[in-house]
Amino acid sequence: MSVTSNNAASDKAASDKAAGKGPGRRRRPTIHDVAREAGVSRGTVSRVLNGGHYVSPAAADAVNAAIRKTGYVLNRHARSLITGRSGSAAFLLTEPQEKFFEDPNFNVLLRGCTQALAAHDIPLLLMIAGSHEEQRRLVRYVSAGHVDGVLLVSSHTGDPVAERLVTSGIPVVMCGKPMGHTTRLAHVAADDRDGARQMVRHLLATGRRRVATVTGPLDTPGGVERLAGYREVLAEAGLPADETLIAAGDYSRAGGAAATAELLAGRPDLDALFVASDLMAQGALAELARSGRGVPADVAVGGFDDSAAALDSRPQLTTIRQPWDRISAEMVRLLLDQVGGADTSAVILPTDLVVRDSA
Amino acid sequence: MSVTSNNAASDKAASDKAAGKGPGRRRRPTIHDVAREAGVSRGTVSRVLNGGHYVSPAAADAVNAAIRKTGYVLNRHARSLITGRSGSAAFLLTEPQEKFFEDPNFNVLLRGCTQALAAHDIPLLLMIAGSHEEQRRLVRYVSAGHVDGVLLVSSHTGDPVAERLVTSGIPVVMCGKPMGHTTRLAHVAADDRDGARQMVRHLLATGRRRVATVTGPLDTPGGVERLAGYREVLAEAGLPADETLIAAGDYSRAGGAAATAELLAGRPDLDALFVASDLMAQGALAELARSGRGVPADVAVGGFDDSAAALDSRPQLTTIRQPWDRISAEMVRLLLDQVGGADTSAVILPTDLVVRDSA
DNA sequence: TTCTCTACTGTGAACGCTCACAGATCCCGC
DNA sequence: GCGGGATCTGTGAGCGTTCACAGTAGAGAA
Repeated sequence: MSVTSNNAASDKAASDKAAGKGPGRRRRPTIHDVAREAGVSRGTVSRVLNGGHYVSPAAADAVNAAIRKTGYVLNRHARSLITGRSGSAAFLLTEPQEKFFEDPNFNVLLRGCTQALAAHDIPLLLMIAGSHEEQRRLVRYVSAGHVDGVLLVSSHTGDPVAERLVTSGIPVVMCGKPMGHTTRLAHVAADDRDGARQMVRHLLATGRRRVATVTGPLDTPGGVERLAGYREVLAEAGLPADETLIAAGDYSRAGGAAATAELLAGRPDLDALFVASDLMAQGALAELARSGRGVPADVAVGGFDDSAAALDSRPQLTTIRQPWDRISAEMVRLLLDQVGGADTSAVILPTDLVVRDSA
Repeated sequence: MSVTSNNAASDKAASDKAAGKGPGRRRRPTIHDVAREAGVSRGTVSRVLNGGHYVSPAAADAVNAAIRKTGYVLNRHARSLITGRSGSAAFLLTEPQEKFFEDPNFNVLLRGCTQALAAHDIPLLLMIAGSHEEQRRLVRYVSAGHVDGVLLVSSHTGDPVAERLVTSGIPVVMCGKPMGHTTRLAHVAADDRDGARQMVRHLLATGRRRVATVTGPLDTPGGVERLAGYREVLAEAGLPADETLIAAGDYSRAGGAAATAELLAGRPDLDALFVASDLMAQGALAELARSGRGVPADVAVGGFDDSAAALDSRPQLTTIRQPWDRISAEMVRLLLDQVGGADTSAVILPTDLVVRDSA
């Protein structure tokens, strides 16, 4: 860059550099400069920088004053070199499909994690590894200790990246319940199954009896769990879990519409529809309108997520709120715990029914 | 870890602090281990790692073989400590409002930048600084050299962060044309004005004469430029630029609907509507439908962005495509150029008219 | 007094890499 | 034969921090 050769000056100028600043930019102050300014040793400055234990109040004050005066900023590379910790975390997306990136839930999660980590002064590296080649490079990068931990977002089953990261010994926290994993994997998930139960109970409580469902992809935990909750409630109500009442979606609006069309074709008599995501529910609403059915008059519709889509829909969607802010906060907490040496653990957070106009 | 038995450790470790290695985790191989394995010096390994200039083919082969054998991975902290470069870049969002994060364009941009940088093996740090406090901390962090450059996304005028970063000497590339900045600022933008011109010309070409517009926020370059393009074309067509044909939106669906309602109230005779974003255009379509007007029969509607919303709408939106993939690629290119010592520069990329059903 | 314990401070030695420099070797033209 | 450039290689000397350790001083106990 511009001024790479300024170390020539630091040689002698270091001793009396008070006056010696020429035209160029000054060398960044180091812990040494702070120590000299404060009249203490490097060690003491370092101790202040790392929590201030075993430092006298007078020394700490002098160091802090010197830091302000010199404009000192810690060099994280030097620290990382010796501690072996990077002071950063990765947000890892192992999705071949781009669609996931456009999922509004993903945004909220990413934002939440970024800010939760920022509160600890830990920057978040965003990494996307769709292809196998990218995944290999990434596992290598992460295993090399360039980040202290990984927040993993991967909806599909048996993600090999998760396994490889865990066995390489790096702290990992996954979003959503892991499927088909042998190793123990820390994770944070919303209680999908209970959310589904709440919604289907609500639909039954409004007097509906032919409740259909549009599921999420059945290779994702959300898809499986929400369907399971649906089945449980039908069973406990003594209603038949008829396969003609179940159609698979893909979390997209178009997929929701298609699945709804399929359901209506097979079961024109259905009077309620539990759709496993708000976006799909939007598609369902469009399809129901096309078929001339009123919502909620003819068919009650329940969504899932409580995303922006729920409020944008007409009628506004009755849905299940996922506590994304708490999910991201818990993911970060679990990750930092793990970095600090704690054992892996899991957190399941409750979901809430939000009643609006569609059911 | 892998089962590479780097027994070579006995070599040196025997002399200094050998005894301590029980069954615990093995020390990561360093450049030193590679050098020993390859039968060359550290310097030669380092040269191979950094492009391989002034290295004999035989030595290079030996080094590469040794790297594979030992499973060596470069320690970036050690490199950064001496080079003063971090090998990472930041994606910086200085938005107080969360809405921006839900903008589909943002997703595409973030994704594109992440991948363009990944091709150079440069991880992207995501940083969000809404509050002043966060911005201060962030400028400090970045100025301390923890990242080599910043991709700045900030739609509003006179962002103080941009100024401070530029004056601190760190490479910055902004997305969108900077407004109200005194310092020169590298940036990449779509040709908003020309996009607006194309759309309005298209609307006129279909015979419309009372063309209204819903603008973006007028403290954003997109808002200003698209309105300017609209005005230019009306002027060149000899049509009056009536203020009753102009209403301000906020890039949200609801805002688009509200602005459209306002326009319809003042100018019930309008026969075309240029809406400065697809999301707002969706709101406009809803409002037009509510007022009983057919699209495009009664009112032709043109959007902007060519986002997923354009295809989801009914009728599908005629819109202006922003080349987001090229924008992110150019932002990364400009940033790396600047890191490499090039002067700041700007790139304006062309936009394309995409004709669908709404106009 | 003397000994020990605690609170605090300073000092070398790393951490793993790059960089400048000094040698070494080869090839070319004279 | 020689000088001189290009190519290749090895060797200290750091980069800025933390860590282990040695040391000092003061308080309390013996």
